[in-house]
Amino acid sequence: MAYEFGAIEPKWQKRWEESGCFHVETGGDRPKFYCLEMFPYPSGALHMGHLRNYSIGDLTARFLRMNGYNVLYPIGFDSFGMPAENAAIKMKIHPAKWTLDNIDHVTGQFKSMGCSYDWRRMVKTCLPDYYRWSQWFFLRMYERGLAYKKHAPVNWCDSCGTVLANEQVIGEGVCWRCGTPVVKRALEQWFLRITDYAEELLENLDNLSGWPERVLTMQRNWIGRSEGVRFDMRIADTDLSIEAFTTRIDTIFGVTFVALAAEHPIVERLAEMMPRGRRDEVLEFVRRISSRSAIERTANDGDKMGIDTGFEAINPVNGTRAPVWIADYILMDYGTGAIMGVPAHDQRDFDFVRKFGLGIIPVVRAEGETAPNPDEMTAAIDADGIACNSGEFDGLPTPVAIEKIGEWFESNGWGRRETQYRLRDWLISRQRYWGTPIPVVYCDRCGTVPLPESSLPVELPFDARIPDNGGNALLDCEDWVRTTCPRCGGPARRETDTMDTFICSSWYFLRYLSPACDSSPFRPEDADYWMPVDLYIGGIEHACLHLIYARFFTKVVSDLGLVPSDMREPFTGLLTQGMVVKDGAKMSKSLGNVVDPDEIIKKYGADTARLFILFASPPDKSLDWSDKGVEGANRFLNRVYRMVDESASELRSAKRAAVSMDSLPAGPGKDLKRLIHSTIDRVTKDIKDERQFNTAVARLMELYNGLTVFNPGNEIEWSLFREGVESLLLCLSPFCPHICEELWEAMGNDDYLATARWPSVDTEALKADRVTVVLQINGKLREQYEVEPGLSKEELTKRIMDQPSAKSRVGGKEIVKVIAVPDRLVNIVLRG
RNA sequence: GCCGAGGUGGCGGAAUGGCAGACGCAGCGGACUCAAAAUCCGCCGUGGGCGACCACGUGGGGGUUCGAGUCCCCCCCUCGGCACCA
Repeated sequence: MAYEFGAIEPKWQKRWEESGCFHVETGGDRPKFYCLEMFPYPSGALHMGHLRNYSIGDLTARFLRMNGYNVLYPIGFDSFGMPAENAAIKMKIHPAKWTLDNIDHVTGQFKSMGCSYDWRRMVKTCLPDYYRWSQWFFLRMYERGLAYKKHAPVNWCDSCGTVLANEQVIGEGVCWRCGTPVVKRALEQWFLRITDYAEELLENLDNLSGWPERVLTMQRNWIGRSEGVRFDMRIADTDLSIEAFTTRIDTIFGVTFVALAAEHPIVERLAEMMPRGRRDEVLEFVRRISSRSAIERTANDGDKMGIDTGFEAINPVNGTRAPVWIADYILMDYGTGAIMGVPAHDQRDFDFVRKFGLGIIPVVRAEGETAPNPDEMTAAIDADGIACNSGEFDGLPTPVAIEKIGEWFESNGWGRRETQYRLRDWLISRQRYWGTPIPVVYCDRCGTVPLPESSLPVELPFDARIPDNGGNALLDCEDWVRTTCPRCGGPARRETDTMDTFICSSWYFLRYLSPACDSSPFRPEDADYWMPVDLYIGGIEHACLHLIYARFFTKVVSDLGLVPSDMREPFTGLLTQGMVVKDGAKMSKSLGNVVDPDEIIKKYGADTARLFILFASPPDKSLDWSDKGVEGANRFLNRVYRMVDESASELRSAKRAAVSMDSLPAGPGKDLKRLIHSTIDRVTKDIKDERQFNTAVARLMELYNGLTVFNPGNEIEWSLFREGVESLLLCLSPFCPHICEELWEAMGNDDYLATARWPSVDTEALKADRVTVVLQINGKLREQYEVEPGLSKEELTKRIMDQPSAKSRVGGKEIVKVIAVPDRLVNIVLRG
């Protein structure tokens, strides 16, 4: 007989909700814990990845609540974005309706999972009472110069019809949402000055000890700090100069050419001065290079293209002239868009000169060797060495040469040392309707004018019609666009771009703290109490997206004085859950290997689904979906149910007094007592310290196995059995809350397991009264003996050596050495 | 190329330098049943032996150690990130 999860689960979901037992308030005596999950985008229904995310979160929240923490565990919806607009076009339905309907559906799914959220704190980012504060943050940033508009080459996704931030161009240069290759377009767009925080974003990573190493590495890579020298080279016979950046200023004497990015602004100036024929060639080259997408650019890996401009740059250190080329491997958006070419010590430059027949001057030699002969070089030497052909700097080791030549440049006023980052400012404009309006108007007289705080929120016009071609519906909302300038009262037009949805998700965790606050984004006293988030659970895919943006926002919020000045990081603990895979591939519609959470919950119940997900693998590894494994989890719950159900009346009447170890005779009773408490001990450590939920479940299965073979025969044994069953239910309840509540009630308890105290470990019961000690001969396992614990090395050695079986193992051979590890083993090393 | 994670039975996965394979899945055998399902009991790394046992075994090769899945060096493979980043 299978237990009636279909009746049990809704029963407890209803009771929990009605009792408000998961509501939390700021303050109190208990220690606080903020357990946060990456909130979902409501694109229809939850998938298995969500189920995993929220099973882990709910387990954590329930466990800590039972352990005496005041646990903030909220949920909400990241509800602006493209899918709503796509649905609007496809299904002729308003994005708002589509979104809000989905939110209702997904809310029902969360409830059917048994998640212990404080539902009063629900946040929906597409509602004005939320996005009003995103606009408010924008205005604060604008005041501080952190939000600005500039004309720049930006990433454009043709399919989404909008620009994208650098972080949203992924893989081989495709759109993060739709996978379309991204192209560059020169447009005027809004940016947030995240690069102002580059150094701090990088530095603070060292303090995030609760983050997985791989996420830290990914962010370090992404921010990409490098130290070098920025300097100018005059272009001979012109009044122009080229600015270059290098991390290897020690190789300055090895410059044999200079290369510019095709998009470099100086190219046009040079072109104007070129003879007609060359000008046409150069401009044609530039056109060809700059029209390529990232994919095309990386496709011809290695093979470099270039064209000589006919101009020469003058090396500031010795006045030598180097030809100025335009090369396809120079990127406009890194450094200065121009480089000094040192083929002897940079492989890319080396490849370039070999193709175009330019010179090579080695200026670094290996220690103890002479400078290489340029004609015999087959590759650039980029390793550190000793400076040569470098005038007064000859003989200096590379790091010293970098230091000295850097100082020399600064003292001569040729350039300055500086730090470069790969991180770019965050492009936040989106040419989309379904997003937060940017609170700015354009006035003929006053120019760009930020709206006053009192006019917030700038609400999205509801009656917009999404054009079938996927364009921005706001462009057609003439009544909305036309407005008056808050400064001069004259006619003005609203900004029709909306904000990147990653703005919404950059501060939602603060809104949960004070969801109803209407005088500021959140109440500072709530943030003082709850922040930072103690554990944040979500997918690794946000390592260089949301997780960088939210860190940046938090630093800005701190600088604005809304949270204490030392609160610089939002998330102290991070758990990146692994993917859910089936048949060796990530679940996806196109592969047809998707398993619908609703169907699993309907067929086996939420408790089974949660148990399987938490048991099948450690949370940060990928999870192999197995229908058979789900059945196994279900089987286990059925067994637990039967065990309690079959002896419910005896359990109810059993005395609920902890049976002490002393009162039990040696044998099954003591063994069970020990099992109960070692299980509590291990499960607690597995959840709290290791976050190894799979092994915690295994331990609980072992406890169940121990309980089923125990046959209580007297009053004490029934009390012990009750202690065991209750411990099992208490420890299992964060994994499978419904069935545990049901059985808890069946045993005659009238409190909620959800708010019960986690069982404590009887340390007396952990002490073993005998241990298995193994005998090794030359490190190989030979015999096993039962002895009392706590024997000293000497006692143990003597005891084991006296065993007849041990004596015969040794025979007459010479004993070289005996190693004894108390309570574990004796290893006898024999000669020959 | 650089950085990170990983490689353990048929499968998912366990193992503070000390009994490799916990727990589960699958499989095999048995009980119950007219039968099946469900349930319960037993077996379950490979090779050898009737057997108690023996040998081998954690991607490959070396090393440290009384003892290595675990520590060190070299190599191979898988996954993930970054990548003409100057």
